[in-house]
Amino acid sequence: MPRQAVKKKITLKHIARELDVSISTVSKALKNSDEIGQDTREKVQAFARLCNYKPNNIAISLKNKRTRNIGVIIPDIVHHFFTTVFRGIEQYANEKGYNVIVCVSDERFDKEVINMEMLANGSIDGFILALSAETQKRNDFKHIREVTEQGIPVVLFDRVTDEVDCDRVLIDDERAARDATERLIRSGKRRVALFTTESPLNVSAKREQGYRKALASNGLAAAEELILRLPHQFEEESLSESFFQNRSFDAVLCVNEIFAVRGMRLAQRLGYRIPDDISFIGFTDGLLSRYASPSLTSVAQHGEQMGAVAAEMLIEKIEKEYDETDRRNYRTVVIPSSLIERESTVLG
Amino acid sequence: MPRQAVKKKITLKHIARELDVSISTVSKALKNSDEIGQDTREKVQAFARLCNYKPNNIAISLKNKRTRNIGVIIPDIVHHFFTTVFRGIEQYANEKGYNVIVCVSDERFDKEVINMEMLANGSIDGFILALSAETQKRNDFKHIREVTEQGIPVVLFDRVTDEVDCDRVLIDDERAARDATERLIRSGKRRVALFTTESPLNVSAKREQGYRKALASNGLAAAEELILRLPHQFEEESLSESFFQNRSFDAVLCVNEIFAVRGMRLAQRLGYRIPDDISFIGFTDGLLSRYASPSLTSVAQHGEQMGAVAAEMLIEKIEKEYDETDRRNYRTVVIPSSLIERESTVLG
DNA sequence: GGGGGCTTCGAAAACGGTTTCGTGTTACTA
DNA sequence: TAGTAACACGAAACCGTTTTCGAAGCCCCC
Repeated sequence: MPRQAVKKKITLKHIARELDVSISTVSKALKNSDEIGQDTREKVQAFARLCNYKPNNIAISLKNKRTRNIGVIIPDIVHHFFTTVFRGIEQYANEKGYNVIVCVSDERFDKEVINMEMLANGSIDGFILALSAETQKRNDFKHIREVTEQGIPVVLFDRVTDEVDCDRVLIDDERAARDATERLIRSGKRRVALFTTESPLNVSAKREQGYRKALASNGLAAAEELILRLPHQFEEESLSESFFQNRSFDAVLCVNEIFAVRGMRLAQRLGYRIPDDISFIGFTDGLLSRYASPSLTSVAQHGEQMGAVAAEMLIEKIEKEYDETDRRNYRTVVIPSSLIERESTVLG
Repeated sequence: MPRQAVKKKITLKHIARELDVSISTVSKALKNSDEIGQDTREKVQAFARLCNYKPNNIAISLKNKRTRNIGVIIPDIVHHFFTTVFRGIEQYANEKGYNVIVCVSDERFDKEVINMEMLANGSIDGFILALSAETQKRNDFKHIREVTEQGIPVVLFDRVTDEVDCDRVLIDDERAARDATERLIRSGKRRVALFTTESPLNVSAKREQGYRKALASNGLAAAEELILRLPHQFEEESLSESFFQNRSFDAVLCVNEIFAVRGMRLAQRLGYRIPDDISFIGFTDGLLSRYASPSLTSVAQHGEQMGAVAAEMLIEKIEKEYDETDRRNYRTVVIPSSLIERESTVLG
């Protein structure tokens, strides 16, 4: 049985041999260099088109020391916000002719380090990353510094640190939380609870601060018993009925939409009316916020825009390769967040 | 101001020059080749470790004609099922020392083609992809054939075609829909509606078939007016109250969880009790299914497993590079789906 | 002392491009 | 007629590896 042979990729060498010219001539002809005669140029280009020649990316990368690849490292991929950011990155990068290599750190320090080391050895021109939870806890960023010291530009987003020389793009979590809390207060709520994460990521900590400031600046005392710290994948019991029954509160700010939706479910089961008895506001304006019942008022983090901005900053740095001083001019961009008002809050 | 110079990446050449040996000696010493004397080996290795030498991936790729990169092309990244599959791919690939390059086709044929062409020119060793909606509509797969004919292995998942020589991994959508429908019927429902997509993807079509077969084999006639075809991002009006009020049905099978959750919201608003008056079953067991109220009985597609299997099949093909006959032995793996029973259905 | 074998290393080609520089040919000019 | 400039092209270096093959040096043995 005559197996169909694989069409091997054709190279400059093949074309050169076939047309009886040198490799350099082919290369230049394909770039329309005026070093090459008009007729030769046309002959080469025609033949190249005929056999569908495409230059080998790897060879070009090796020669140019540029891959046109961007490395993206995120803590989790099954996660609405991160995928949204990723979409923004991917779209902008694609427009500019870059591909995106993604690695998932799984919230682990070692995976973050390994992935960065792998990619840093020539595979990418720059990094966009959100720190893993473990990295934030350890406060250890030497793997990132190692990369920047090699001259590889880095953009941090959302989960950032300022202990590294790089660009940053994030939302003002404290302010977003403050605004959301004040929104609740303005609508007449007086006892606002907070559902936050057990292990304090930077992000949650800032949201808590914003929450506290809003209370303070409205003359309300922050009641510690109204702050509930939940594990990431909590059992139904963690958020127990007793929390609702032993405390009185009329609104809840949640640091993510899952906490909010689960809170609303339980509240409704216990007979509370939303938003009249208890209002809810969450962070991360994802599918859950949109389709929960009642739908959830939520802080939109505009991940797509964030990703696009991150990609833009990174690519600018990459392409400013030779302007050392410009390359060291680091910026921090704050993406304005906005509150998407839905059914889980009463009109202010 | 003395700017800190970038530490340039060191290469074999640097080490060779520094230690006054040849490049080949360094290369071999680092691989512990017994061609090199014990003392030289140790000297080289020590020095390499000292200056933290890491080989350049690009150069190795060029030499070996293997990148250890896998190209993944999916229609959308902000999508629970696809990210789940992606996680499976990424985990397995990482274990095997591969990186993953993702491109998003955005459900468009041209982006799918462009992305594949870009990556096929040396950037990757193989593809894993789910066809874009447009590609499925056009039934045009020459871009994929072109790739396979070059000897680049391809694994199709979920949105597949059998017009291309490649491996496939998918769930039995027809059977899953049939089982789900029968589950509704066994629980006493007699008039089962179907919420499906307007533009019939392969996947939706198969689910519809399964739905029809279940009805038929239970002696129930499929009522065309109980099949509602919705646009992807439909307005609230498309799924109008009139659909509920002008037809009588006691259960709904939905081809995705969004349709299901939105259906449930409307039904509840109209005073129907779920699951007693109307039961719901959806596809894609994501966050919405878990956290909707009532929570949604849903067909789990086990995306992570699907991704892992796809990656396994692909990497096997990649690494069987020289066994031509084995490489052409294409398989189709069906991942069993399962029904996750929750509150939106009554016990059978 | 010459042949054979082993150890240890280096030169060079190769991967597939880009780019610098040199060279041969032609034609124009003084 | 000789000098020179423009034109068209090729040789070769280079990017950073791997790998083949040859060679030098040494020891041993007959």
